[in-house]
Amino acid sequence: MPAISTTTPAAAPRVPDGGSASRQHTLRERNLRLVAAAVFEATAPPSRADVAAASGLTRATVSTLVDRLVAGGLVAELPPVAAQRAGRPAVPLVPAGRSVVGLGLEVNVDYLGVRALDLVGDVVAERVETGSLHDSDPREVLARLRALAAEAIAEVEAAGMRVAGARLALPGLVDARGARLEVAPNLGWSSLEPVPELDLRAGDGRALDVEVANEAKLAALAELAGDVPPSFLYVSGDVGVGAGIVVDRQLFLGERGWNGEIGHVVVDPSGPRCSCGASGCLEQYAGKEVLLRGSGLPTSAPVDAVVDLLRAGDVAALDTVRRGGRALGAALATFVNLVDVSTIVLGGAYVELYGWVGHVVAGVVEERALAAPFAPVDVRPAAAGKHAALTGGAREVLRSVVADPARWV
Amino acid sequence: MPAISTTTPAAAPRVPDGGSASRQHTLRERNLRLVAAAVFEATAPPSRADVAAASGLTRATVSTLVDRLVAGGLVAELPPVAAQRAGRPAVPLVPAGRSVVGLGLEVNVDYLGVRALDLVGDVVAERVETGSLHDSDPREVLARLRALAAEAIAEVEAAGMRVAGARLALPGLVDARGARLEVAPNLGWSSLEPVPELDLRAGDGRALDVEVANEAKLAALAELAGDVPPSFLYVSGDVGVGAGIVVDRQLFLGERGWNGEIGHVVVDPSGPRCSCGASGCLEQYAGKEVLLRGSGLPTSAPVDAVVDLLRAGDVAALDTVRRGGRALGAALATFVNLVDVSTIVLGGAYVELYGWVGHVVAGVVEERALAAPFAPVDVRPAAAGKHAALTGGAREVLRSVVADPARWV
DNA sequence: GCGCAATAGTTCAGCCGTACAACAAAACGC
DNA sequence: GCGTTTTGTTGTACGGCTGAACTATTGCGC
Repeated sequence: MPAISTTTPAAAPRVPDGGSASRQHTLRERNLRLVAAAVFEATAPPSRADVAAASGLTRATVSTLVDRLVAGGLVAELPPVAAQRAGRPAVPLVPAGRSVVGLGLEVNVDYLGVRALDLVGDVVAERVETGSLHDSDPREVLARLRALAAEAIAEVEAAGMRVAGARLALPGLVDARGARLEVAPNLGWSSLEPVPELDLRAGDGRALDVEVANEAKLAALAELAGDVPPSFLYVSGDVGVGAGIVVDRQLFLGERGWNGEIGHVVVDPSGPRCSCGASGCLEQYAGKEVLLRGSGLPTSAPVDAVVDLLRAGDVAALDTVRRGGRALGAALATFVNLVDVSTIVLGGAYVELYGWVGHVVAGVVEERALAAPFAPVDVRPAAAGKHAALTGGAREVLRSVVADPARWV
Repeated sequence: MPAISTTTPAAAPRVPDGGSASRQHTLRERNLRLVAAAVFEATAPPSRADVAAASGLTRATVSTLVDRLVAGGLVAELPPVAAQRAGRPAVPLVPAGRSVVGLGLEVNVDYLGVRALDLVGDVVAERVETGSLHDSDPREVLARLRALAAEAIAEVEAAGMRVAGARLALPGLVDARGARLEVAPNLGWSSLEPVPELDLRAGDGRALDVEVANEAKLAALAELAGDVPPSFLYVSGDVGVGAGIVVDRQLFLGERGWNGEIGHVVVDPSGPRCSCGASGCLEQYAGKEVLLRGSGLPTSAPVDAVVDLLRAGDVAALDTVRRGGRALGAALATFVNLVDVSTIVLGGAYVELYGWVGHVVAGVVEERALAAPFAPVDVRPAAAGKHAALTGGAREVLRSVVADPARWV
């Protein structure tokens, strides 16, 4: 709709979030979304009548919409269960399992992998390869990832499921469109468009919808599967320290998708020099390599090794981790003052170290967060398990399916 | 819609941003918004046909919608101007002036006031009273503000205009609902609900829609009147240092509306003590009182006095301001790394000091912002004039009118 | 000066999706 | 076993958008 007006000089109005023109079928799309959300976010399987009551639509309308979702394989009907009550028994509605799946992909410093989730949240396929990818060749690594993904796709399609799309997690700066990786220092990658390189395809040859995102941000989304408030800050502690900001169950990406770079918050301008050029960056206190080295371990050692030392009461390890915790707390307090969140989820390496850093971080944040007197900040370890970004990526694909069911029915 | 389901244990689905049930009149509302946005955000007055082309609606539909907006006093028709072209001349559509007005209110440390803006952006009424409100009595001050507002309302209603609502700017922590002031240290106010206290009413006695917001955040919105990118960070330098985050022309408030508290970002942990309890907060380097004291002036002096000293080459003033600029740059670099914006607008006292701090801030930010190599950060002075929060508040009211025209036609 | 082409805006039948009300289905309770 | 209750479905009414035909008003060529 270029709207090349020749009458008045230039009349190309920007269309804000209201989106585009609403027609009759827009009603359908919106109400389908509403009904899908009602089924997917309910705490107990609702009936058509429940959905009608909750959404404000009539039972008649809800019925036709639910029928469409059932036909499209997004929603399933459980066998009607007779309630302890007069009246025709209700048909409970639940997300349909083994029908539509989302793919989570990840390339990180020490592994690459694929995970397929269905709408119930079950893992229906998974492939993981470990090994150092430090300073690796993107073409070669993405080819290996494509092979893994193709295996997973073949597996789920053989079982009669449809693949809705994929999200690729990378440890670096990715633009908000999900197309371009600007730089991933720890992989040694830069200026790259991984999507055409991957060229993922379904069994019938059609190109899959693939988007790239930052690893910490997708890992943050994995937390939404558990018992977490709608808004929180997720901090992923690895070689780098990244963060994902979730507001009202949605990622806040900032102008270009580059927010959450907490690793280079300056904790102390007179501190140690950082690879980024500045001094006293958080990464120099709470990055994985610093924690390992400070504990007298090689940087290739696993975090478990630090935990062993901490358990044994090793003074160097205890000092290093405590110092890292204080620095992390200071940086997080700044974060809380600037973006305002009341829950901080510590992920990545910090999960295993939580017993030692948790209270340190919480103490410093409580002390420095301006709003703490009115609303204390909750600091907790991440609940999603290993390779959280795989789960988060797959969930994000499925979220987009539920958010626009009209495209899948 | 409580949805007290008695069938299944609990089925109260959360309804996400999709909102509530969409009916026929929802289409009307959405398309009215679309058409209103097309008229209000066009660079040149569009015709009905232009709006149709830009929105994707048919000319028939646009016609009925525009007629409704004209009848409601939101849009006006200019006399048809014969273009240099065959065909019936178009009727240019413009925002209707002197019809609907928004009210901006503010109570700050050194003044209180009201400003009324119409949809064109013209100031149609204004009342300002200066004087120190440090440690003032909220009841008394709000009563004075109510009197000023009543005068302004009477004035615009006498001229046949309707008041759509008001926004009250306060220098403190305000919740996201816009109801409760948690604390405003420099006023000495705390735990307050100013809206019922103000109890603003239109001439016919109906209660006006009033919301409270942080002063820096409303001032940020005032910038949208000028030539500013859709996403930016606005920093208001006063006694305290606050910020407003604007993403895609909308305020980002954070979980509870308490974000942007940049004044208490720790610039140097070994720096001077701050009233908040921590050490080395930005406010202790770049707050107005510190800049005045550092220049050898009383804290009651105006910022102009510092400018005079700077012009005269006063060494103490130059040092103090330069030090403040460096601290501000460091804090802003952190901000940029955490929330990702590419434009920083310096407002409040920093406008007058811009000639001395601008390049210092820009230099430090450029040096420390992680994304700077890919996309340089633009630092600029605020364009909105004095009492920007008044303009921003009034504009915010009018934005809500244009965003939901169905309520006003 | 007049007819033709071009553009703006309006009118009206048709379609689509929702509401409303009546109805069919399937349980409970006395 | 029959009324009551609740679920889910069927059919009609209504509102809002589309598309095509129509009117209004200009410029241009002859």
